[in-house]
Amino acid sequence: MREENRSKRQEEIEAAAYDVLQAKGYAGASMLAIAKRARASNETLYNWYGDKRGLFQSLVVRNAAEVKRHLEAELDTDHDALSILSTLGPKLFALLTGDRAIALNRAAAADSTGELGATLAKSGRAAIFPLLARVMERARDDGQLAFARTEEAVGLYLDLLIGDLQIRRVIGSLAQPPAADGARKSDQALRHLGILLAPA
Amino acid sequence: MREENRSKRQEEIEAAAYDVLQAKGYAGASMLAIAKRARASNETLYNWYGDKRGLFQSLVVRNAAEVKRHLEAELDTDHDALSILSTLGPKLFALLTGDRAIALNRAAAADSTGELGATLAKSGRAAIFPLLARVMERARDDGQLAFARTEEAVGLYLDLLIGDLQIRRVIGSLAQPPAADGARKSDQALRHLGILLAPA
DNA sequence: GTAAAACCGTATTTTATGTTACGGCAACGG
DNA sequence: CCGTTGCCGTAACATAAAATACGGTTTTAC
Repeated sequence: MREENRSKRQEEIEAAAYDVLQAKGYAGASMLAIAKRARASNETLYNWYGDKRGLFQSLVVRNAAEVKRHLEAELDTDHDALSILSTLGPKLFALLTGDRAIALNRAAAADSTGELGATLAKSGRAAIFPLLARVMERARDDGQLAFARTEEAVGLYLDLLIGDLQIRRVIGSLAQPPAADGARKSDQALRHLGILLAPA
Repeated sequence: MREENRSKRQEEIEAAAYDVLQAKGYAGASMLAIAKRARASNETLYNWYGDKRGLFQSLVVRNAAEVKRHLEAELDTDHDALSILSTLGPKLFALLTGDRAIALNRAAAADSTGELGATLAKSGRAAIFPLLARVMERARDDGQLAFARTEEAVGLYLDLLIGDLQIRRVIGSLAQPPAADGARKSDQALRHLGILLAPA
């Protein structure tokens, strides 16, 4: 299969995996069901991904890379830090509470070996943390915010923006929030951050 | 079996269920393994709880009731609202990020039917929300805090106190935080809350 | 004290799925 | 144009666990 076709085929298979995962959960997402939905054979799935966890790890890695790409696009503007945050916030909100991210978190929760969770943490939170750290430090350099430890500032921002939304989504007690919610939460988080980390 | 013995036996069985759940995850927690660990027969498990989900739903409900009981004990003092929060915070932190609560959240995430998650949300968050609402409103009545919508004040407090700790615990990327962390987080949350909701 | 009910321990049935195997078809390279 | 390779679709195998059944024993009720 030519490279472009194969890449396209992988996307279709992984899209099918998301569909089945969201419908049936990790344990209920059988390889056969995924293969049938993608009109692929399970032999192909095993050849390409090794085993079930390999397939979902691939989802995790690819999704994290996409999230990171989205955010980096925002970061490379020369806007001031808080402006960046105001456009970054809603996007981050949507990415972290969206169906795909939640499905992956659910899968990681169900994987008893913890490997999926480790991958998710490493390529997810640990990957976007430095990006946010850069923004925070730029804000400090410009006198927009004041804080001693960058890590705490980033953590505070994430708490204010996302809070417990992910866990509530993961246990299925909350539907995907509309974009308006993300915009509102982002504004509120930014406002609160400005108050709590106000320069002297 | 006499009532007291039966109640004791249920506790033993449910303790065994926690053990196996924490060791093997929801999918890996077989009814037989739980029965053997409790030196019970699976027939008894099925007779008492109906099926696997019933057993874990029982865990959820009982755990939630215990959490609520702990909190209510604090609430019925005549301390001022913020003092209540300062003793309630660390306890709430420990209960929500403790091994048991996390194991239950993990089970709810793995249950594809969503029933466990619904029960967990209903008897968990929805149950403690009104308790916190009472504290918040008392704080407002006493002029310690100022806010328009109680719900938002409670949500803000929970975001500041817990944030994304639960989801990080659920995917296995974080160990149970020590009590000192809870105390620190509680102090910080209270301080931040006081700033953000400062009376005019 | 005894009969019935409840429970234990284990075997069994049933069902589901991860994984492998294979015949047939299409695409690709020379 | 043809052989090889890769993929599809389905079948088959192995395993594991949910749920049921049952003989033997303990507990309960009267």
